[in-house]
Amino acid sequence: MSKVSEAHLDARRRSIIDAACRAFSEKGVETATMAEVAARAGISAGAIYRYFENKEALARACLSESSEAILEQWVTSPDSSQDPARELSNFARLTFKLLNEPTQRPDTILHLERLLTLARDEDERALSELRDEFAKVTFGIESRLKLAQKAGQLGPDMDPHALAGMLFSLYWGARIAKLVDPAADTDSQIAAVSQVLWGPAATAK
Amino acid sequence: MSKVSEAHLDARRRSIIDAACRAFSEKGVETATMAEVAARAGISAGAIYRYFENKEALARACLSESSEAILEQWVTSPDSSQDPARELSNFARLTFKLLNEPTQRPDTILHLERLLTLARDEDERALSELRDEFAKVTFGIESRLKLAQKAGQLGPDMDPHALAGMLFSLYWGARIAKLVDPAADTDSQIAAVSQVLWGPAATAK
Amino acid sequence: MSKVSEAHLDARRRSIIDAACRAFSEKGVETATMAEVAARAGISAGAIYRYFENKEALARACLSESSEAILEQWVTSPDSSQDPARELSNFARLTFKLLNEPTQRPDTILHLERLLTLARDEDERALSELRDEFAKVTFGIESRLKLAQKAGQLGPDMDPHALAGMLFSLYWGARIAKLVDPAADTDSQIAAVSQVLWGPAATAK
Amino acid sequence: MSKVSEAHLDARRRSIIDAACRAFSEKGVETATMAEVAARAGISAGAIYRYFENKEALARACLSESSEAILEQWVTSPDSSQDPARELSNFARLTFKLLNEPTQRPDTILHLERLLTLARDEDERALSELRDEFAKVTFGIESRLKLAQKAGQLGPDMDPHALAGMLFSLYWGARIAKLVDPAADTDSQIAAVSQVLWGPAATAK
DNA sequence: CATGAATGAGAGTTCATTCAT
DNA sequence: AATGAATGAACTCTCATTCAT
Repeated sequence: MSKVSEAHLDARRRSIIDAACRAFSEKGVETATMAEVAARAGISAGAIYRYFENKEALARACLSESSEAILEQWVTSPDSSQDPARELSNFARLTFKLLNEPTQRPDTILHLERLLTLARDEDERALSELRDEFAKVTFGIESRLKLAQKAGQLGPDMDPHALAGMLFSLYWGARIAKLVDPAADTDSQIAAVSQVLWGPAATAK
Repeated sequence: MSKVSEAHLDARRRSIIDAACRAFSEKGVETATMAEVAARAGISAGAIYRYFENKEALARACLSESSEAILEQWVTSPDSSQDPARELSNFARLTFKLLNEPTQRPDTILHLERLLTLARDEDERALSELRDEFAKVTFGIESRLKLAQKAGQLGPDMDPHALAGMLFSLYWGARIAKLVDPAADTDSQIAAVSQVLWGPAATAK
Repeated sequence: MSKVSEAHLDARRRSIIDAACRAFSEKGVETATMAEVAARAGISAGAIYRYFENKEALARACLSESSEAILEQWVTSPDSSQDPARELSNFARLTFKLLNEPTQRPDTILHLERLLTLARDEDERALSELRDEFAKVTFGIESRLKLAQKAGQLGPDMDPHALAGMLFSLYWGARIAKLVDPAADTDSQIAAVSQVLWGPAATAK
Repeated sequence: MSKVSEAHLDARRRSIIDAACRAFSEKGVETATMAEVAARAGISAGAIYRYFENKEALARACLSESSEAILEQWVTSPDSSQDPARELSNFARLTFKLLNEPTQRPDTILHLERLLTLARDEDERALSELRDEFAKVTFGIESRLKLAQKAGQLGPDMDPHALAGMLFSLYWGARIAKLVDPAADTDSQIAAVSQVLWGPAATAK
């Protein structure tokens, strides 16, 4: 067993990742310096290299970190006891409401940078992981839409898969809109969609 | 009088932009080097500076070409002689159809990187320019929605402004979806929205 | 606690300054390169930037050492217990004697280059600092001249301020003379002035 | 005989030198660019190379240009019919008066840069030329001082050679003083010396 | 184990100089 | 003979990474 407890090492590793996430999201991976990350983590620049092989590895650790708790709810199986349309529009409303949190901004930035990196490198392995993540969420939406369709709340000629993809795209578009204009009212965007889909009833609080 | 024709100079400028677009979207503006751009353009690094003040100016020149053109149609005033709903859904369909072009991929990458840079630097001046651009497009959509509303094609209790913002967000979200999965069917996403908004009729080709 | 002693750091800083002084005075600040300075100091070019923000700061650090010290004596308040004329002519003689030191040559070059740079850039801030430095010295001379005047050693119709300025100009002119001709006898120049001012008596060793 | 008259070529050569002198004195030889000189001369950058081998040659042509008409008077043999002391102090007064001309500033800058260049390169050939120039002027002063001494206007124990060197140094020191502070009153500096040397009488206008 | 001074490989950019037109 | 586009060799400065302490 080592002198320094493993827990301590893990904690330090965490604090480095945290510092890096902050630095990277504020300045970008390329622009932020290792010295800066070290300063934020309260250690020396050299020490980082005990925990991460190099900057790229740190960036990877940082970017793959940010999976979204927010979207977790969509992955869970739908609560069949409830009114499906209502559940859906409530979930959607809450999901969008969270976009108003100021903490979302660096998160969006980090996500986009990750996405850009993967897209540029054509890192098929990582991209397909990301696609899976996306697919899980859209599948969650789709399942709920199908329930609603079965309950007669959604026209039988509607395509739940396409609608689910559309809602997920809308979510990302809204994040971008918030980036360009933090004051953008994305709540009303999802509200408008809900109204179109379910009528005014489902949108009521 | 110049010894080298202006056309030649313009062509060279273009070839530099082309080379830069490729390099920047493949590797990112920060990572790609001027030497690399020069090599791709078949000139020396120093020569670039006759055409662009610096790297940033070159990066700016790389944007605002293709995707701008796509969105241009929305800025023009609506054709009042036409069925507004049909015009809208046609426009939307065409706009999304263009996302299938493979050239859109580097363009999306370039735009997202620019957006990230501006967001991180909190470059309020450039961000507000971007907001204005966005606003012009959403306004164009909104105007058409209002016409459709007046024509009874859209429920009177619908909010055209929110819907317009939603459609624009959807557009950007679809671009991102295409980045993660070039095979993503974003056409069906906009089709689904059209169907919800106008019914199956308007969506017909 | 630092691993490398502060003394060591100071010594390195000094060695960089020394190397820079040599390089800058031999080739000019503009012409000498940081790589050259680094090579002379026996370190890498990048290391210099731990000690000096940039080339200009290093150039500034090269000045204001030796010649400053020489002129320092004039800034101190006059020793009223002494024969003012004698004190003055002794100080003057010593000041000029130091011009014979071979180390003065690079120093003069450095100072003139700095002066040229400031004059060309019309850097009013730095120029006024320089004026202040000059003024302090001339004021020191002037004070002593006034004491001599009060003691009847200088004609009452003489202008101490003008004379002080004249002596200071003479000092700089002598430095230039030494630059053009290191064998120039500037000692006899100040001796001649002393003789004119105070008569042969005061000039005697 | 060439198509373009030799006179024309000479005129162009001159205009290049003029442009270069202005550019070099304003910005320094190192800092001023050939493009800038060309622009001032109203020709293309490439054309300069028909007249001067390279930048250094142009700088040399420019720096060796500026011999001083002002000091010419000192080189001429003294007017023996006149009161030597008066002639001297008049000459001196006029010489210093000219320092107030604003055109002197770039001239001083150019001279100092030349001097620095020579001193740094230890270009003995050019330095000795400069020494000769200096010597001619000091000899002119010295001759006049000797006449004054013979006329009993200067003490027999005075050293005319040292005094002449001192006056010449004072001249250069005054130029420098003007560089640091264009408002510096160097007229009163030479006046003070004159007064010390000849008494108040000779200083009268 | 941590430190932080030092390295060294570029990066962007500038310009003297050349040479096809 | 003149042009000015292009070159290419610097230059300053930055920073990921290493390693003696």
